[in-house]
Amino acid sequence: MTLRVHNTMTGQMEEFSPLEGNKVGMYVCGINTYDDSHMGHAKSAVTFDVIRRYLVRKGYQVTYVINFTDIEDHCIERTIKLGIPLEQLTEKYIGEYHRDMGALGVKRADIYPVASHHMKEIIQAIQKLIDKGFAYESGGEVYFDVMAVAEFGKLSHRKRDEMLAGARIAVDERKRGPLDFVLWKNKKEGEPFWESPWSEGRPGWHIECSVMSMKYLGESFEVHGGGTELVFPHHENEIMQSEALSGKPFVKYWLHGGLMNVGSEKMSKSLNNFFTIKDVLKEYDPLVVRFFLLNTHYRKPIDFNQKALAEAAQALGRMQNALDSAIAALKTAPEGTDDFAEKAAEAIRKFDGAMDEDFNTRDAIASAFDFSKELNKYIESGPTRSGLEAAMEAFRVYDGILSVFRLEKGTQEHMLAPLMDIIIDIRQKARADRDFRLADEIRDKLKALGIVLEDSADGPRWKVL
RNA sequence: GCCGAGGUAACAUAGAGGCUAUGUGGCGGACUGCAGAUCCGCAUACGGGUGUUCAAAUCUCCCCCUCGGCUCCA
Repeated sequence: MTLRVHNTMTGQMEEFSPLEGNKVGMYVCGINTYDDSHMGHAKSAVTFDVIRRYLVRKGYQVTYVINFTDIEDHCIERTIKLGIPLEQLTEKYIGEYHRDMGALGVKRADIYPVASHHMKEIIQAIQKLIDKGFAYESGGEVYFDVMAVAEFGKLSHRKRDEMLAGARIAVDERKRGPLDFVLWKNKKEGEPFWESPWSEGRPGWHIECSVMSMKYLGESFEVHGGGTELVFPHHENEIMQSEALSGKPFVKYWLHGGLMNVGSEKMSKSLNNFFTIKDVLKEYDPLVVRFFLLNTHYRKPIDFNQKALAEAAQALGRMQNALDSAIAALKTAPEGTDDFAEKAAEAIRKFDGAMDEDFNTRDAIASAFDFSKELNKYIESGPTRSGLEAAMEAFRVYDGILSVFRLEKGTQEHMLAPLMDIIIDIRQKARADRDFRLADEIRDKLKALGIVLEDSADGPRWKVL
């Protein structure tokens, strides 16, 4: 099966193939390091985590880079306000980012470049743009000359003329044209700054991504991702700068994720309607949060609300139950063969088939639900060890991408097991004596401890919540 | 104004020219001492109007509505 991805550049689904061999360079815009990450950042991180995992599953050798930008306005504002060095602010929020995303099961990228650590390269790149005639200095600042490039707006599908006509931005008199954007800014009083040939100052917003992505992935690479709000101007400008620098096509596939909404508005810092990852994780299991994020195709927006999270918890629990039943049944299942292994293999094919269509996790999850139902029926019909092992393999495949299941009982449960055997034994005796008052009391008290006891046809089952 | 994404049953999401979806919730069964879990069944769909077709949620054309971006933003 071949993977197809939706490329923002062409607006179409395209067959995925690396520029050469099976190596894939993947760059995703991370965060600005001045505050805790919110659910919108989580959506992005989880989305591209899954994409990265699936590319690896498809056999590609992926180099994954996520950047931290720590030299934009918000960071500078914050460092001044808190009266701490920029470096300290940067480190703090990089740490928080890793904690939050780690909790959500996001695998570490290979490289996390930080903008302020690449000042030398950034300044060199700006100088090179000036030398090549793509940028100009004006009053200690440097601007990118949008009229100097042949292609404009190819990612966001805009025409330069129309943009010029409808320019909303007040024209800065230092700029030659309204669409020109800043590569190097003068410092303001009290701001952190770096020495440059033009002034004491700092880079503009877009240049760091061009510099860092090309440094670690080469002048041309396969995948660049981010949220849709970055298409214009951020990614558009990145393309112009990068291609002006290298003279080569910058990125082959542009992948953009839909935004996280609250009500009908997008979740963002500036609208102050955000929920931080930390706050959400106080109330919800990280696996549930991750499942919630993956239950909608990545390119679509997701509305953040309590009801949706509660539904996600319920739905994920359904699959986890099937998995738990399989784990339990495995302990007593006899050897033997049946055709269930074939069903499990078919389920994996369906899952991959869904993922092959632009990482359609929603459809992939639907196939996992179908399989869970089959598995439940199978378990009640007298399963064999090999059939159950095949089912476990399917769940391992699911989890390798989605990472929302508990594939093994926790150590806690192992320790409790002998104790639970005793308690269950006593309760079974009470039930045999039709002393349901005592049986219920035992069950209720266990529940108060977070241990759920369920009577099934094969005898009682229990698990720790 | 320009660019883009959408409108699918009660709700949330997939899909996509014939094979009628997935989850949550609802109703009715099975299994249970009860509870839970699980299984079986039922109901409620493709914004509106045109056309193409043997056949249209899916393709044409037109219209209506929602949302996002165009300014910092994953």
